[in-house]
Amino acid sequence: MSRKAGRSPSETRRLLLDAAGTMIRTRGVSATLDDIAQRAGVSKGGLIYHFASKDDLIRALADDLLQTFRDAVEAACDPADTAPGRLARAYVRACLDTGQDERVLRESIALLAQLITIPAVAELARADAERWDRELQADGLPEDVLALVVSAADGASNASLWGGATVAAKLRRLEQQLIQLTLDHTLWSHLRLTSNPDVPGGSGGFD
Amino acid sequence: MSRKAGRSPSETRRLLLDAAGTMIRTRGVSATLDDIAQRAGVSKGGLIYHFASKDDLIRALADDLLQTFRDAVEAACDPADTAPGRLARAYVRACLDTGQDERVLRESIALLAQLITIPAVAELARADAERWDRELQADGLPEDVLALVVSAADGASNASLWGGATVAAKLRRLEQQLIQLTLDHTLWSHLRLTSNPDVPGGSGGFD
DNA sequence: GTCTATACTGTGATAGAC
DNA sequence: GTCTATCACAGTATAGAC
Repeated sequence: MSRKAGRSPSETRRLLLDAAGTMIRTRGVSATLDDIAQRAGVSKGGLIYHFASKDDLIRALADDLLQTFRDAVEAACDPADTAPGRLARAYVRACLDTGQDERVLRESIALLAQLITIPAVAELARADAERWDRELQADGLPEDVLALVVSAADGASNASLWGGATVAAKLRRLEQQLIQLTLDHTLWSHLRLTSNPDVPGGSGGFD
Repeated sequence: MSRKAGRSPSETRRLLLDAAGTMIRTRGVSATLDDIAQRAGVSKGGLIYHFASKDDLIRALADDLLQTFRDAVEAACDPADTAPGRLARAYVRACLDTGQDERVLRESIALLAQLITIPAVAELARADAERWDRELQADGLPEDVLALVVSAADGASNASLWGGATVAAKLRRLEQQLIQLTLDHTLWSHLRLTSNPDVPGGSGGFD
């Protein structure tokens, strides 16, 4: 028999994950298990029952965040858009959009960066990055355009990490430019033609 | 009189900072003061003498890393380059160059990301980011080009954080492209002309 | 002034009560 | 299945050797 259960185990798990996110966001990874458990309305022992250790809790939280980002990119996919670079454009939108949810999402980057302390999380992030790399490369975009656009999207979303003032108008503007870059390849080939001839790998790479 | 000094205080400080960097890189912020002190060849108390607390040590380490990056950008400045975007190009080189020192530099990003847990470090990073923003905006580059180039450089250097496989050849290629973008504005204005008309702030901003 | 030795406080983890 | 009691250990503070 349960000692006392006003909620289901899965509900408790979710409460604990949310509480962990909030506490670590504000107090850093040094946030206490006591704090997290209390905020979720359970005891420290109760927390440890659901997550074997603090590392395990953090790993689960990181997993949750990465999945949330994937969902956001999927939601940003335009069903009417079937041109090459479809996924890249959704990726850019998810990284740069300034809506209510997207703001929370982009701020999660700072949270995830803190979690990466734990080796298991680092491995999780590595695998996730590799998967994005694979999926984006299958998106049909010229290699150079893809590298530029994705780097810029990453850089802009990572800016919150370093405390850079993120002006919504600037982000929307960059977003439009990046999306335009994925659509207007002629422009890009012009850049390549005029570029420094001693660039390594200067030929090939275009589809 | 010093109880025992096979080295000067400033040497001890440097040893401690380097030890802290190494240990935190490998074991995360949870690296013990004992570990760090031992690696530097002093006792835990000795560490606490030089740095009042672990937070203080970490703040000093972050300060050191930010300064090292500034030095790297300065070193990447081409004296012969006097065209607008001079600083942006040096910034790109420092972020993307794949030499011996630069590699260490780019890996320091992951370290700094871990330190940002401490509020004092977050504030330090915020101020530093703001300063870069100011200096780069005074660099004479069109606003749009600057935003794109800097975002991309940031994104590429932050990739190591997320475990993305950083291929040297790809980085050098992106570097050349970004530098080319800062030099070839005509190309960019073409992109702006063809871009979506509903982009906010679509007029003005060019110098 | 610089450091070592050591004692104190609070956190993460465990065993076992209910 | 949930929580209490307890332990081991990390960060901090202090006394004192040199």
